[in-house]
Amino acid sequence: MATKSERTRRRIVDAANQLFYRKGFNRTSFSDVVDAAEVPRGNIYYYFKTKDALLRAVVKHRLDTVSTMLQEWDRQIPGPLERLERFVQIIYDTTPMLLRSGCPMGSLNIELGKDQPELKEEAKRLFELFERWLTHQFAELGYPDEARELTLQLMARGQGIIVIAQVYQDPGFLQRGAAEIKRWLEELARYA
Amino acid sequence: MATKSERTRRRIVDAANQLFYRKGFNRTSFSDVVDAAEVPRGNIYYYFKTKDALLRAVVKHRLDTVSTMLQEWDRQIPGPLERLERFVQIIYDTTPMLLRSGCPMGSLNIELGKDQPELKEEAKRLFELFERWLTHQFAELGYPDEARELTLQLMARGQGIIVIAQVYQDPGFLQRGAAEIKRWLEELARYA
DNA sequence: ACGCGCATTGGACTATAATCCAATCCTCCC
DNA sequence: GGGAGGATTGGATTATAGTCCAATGCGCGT
Repeated sequence: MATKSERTRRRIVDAANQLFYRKGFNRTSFSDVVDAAEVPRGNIYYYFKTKDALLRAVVKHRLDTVSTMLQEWDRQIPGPLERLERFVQIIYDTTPMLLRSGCPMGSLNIELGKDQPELKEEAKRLFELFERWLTHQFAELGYPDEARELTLQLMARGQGIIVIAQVYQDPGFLQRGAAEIKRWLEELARYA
Repeated sequence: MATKSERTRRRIVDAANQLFYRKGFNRTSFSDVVDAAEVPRGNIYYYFKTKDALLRAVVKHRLDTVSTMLQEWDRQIPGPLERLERFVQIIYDTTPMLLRSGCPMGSLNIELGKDQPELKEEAKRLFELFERWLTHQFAELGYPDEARELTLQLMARGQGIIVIAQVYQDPGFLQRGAAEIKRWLEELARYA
């Protein structure tokens, strides 16, 4: 089992992960994090000397989580169409969170993209992880040449409906949008 | 001509407007604003007692600007299809800005939507202004019943391609996406 | 059981940001 | 041209955030 130190570190990263998503990176303070993680004020600096370091740890944690999830999908879901649909399914599974705080990847990239280029590069890696996986699925589906473009289109559709649904607090629009994306994927599969 | 006081106020709002877009609302300080506006430290508080008040003034300013622009389009552009295409044209006209700082409306709503609900409601009004105008155009185009839904779809498409283009710093994707939206609009017009 | 060293603790310190204010300076109306 | 009130000024004040640190605690290998 994990040592106490490992568990402390993990509690900090988990708390920061949630707060960065719910409040945004820049509006989250170290005080917020230590309060949520229930570690004393100074302890966090033993693990993360700067807020940047904490952000990097959070991104790494998210990358690990997503990576595991994608491997799981590869293991459990046989066909590329079904895998792509499983990706879209996230929208249904997390609708309330998406309405409250937007896309965890998208909103982070947008926030950091404004004027924190080093951190934004870090956050971009989340998109790149999905990008590689999705591109692989589109290639398998029968579109090896257009796979990257189709991936960007799929991600753009997802980001778009999430933004609008969040602005208008409209779960219906989000889910109609997701259904529309699934139809598009099935069409692509049909005419592959 | 405008009084000196009016001009000072305007310089402050203009500076804040730019900074909120380029750096985000929460990362912009009063110091940033007074520096950019070239007014002395304390002066800004004569006009805006809080940062919230400044944000509200900036939103109002943007609403005025957009409102004037839309009236101008109504005056100069006769058909609904051409007006909708003029809307999409913004993407071409402002590509570098969009790549650098994202959509001024979208990124602001995403930032404030996380945990500043009162300010987010304010920012939402920008979407509502475009929404009303776009809905009117779609109705004129021959889709009175689906007009609102088509408007949300159009805005979602725009937001989506801007987010992805910003993440990947890819002007080509942004412009291909805009072209695709125009094709979609023309298709709608054809089968109206 | 012992003690080495990782881990913990809370408060101090510094920087930055938001806000206020008292003194002063116009501007423009009588 | 004089004064009343709006506008300007820069520094003071307070709050919040980020960072550091010296003293202490305690888990774990021997």
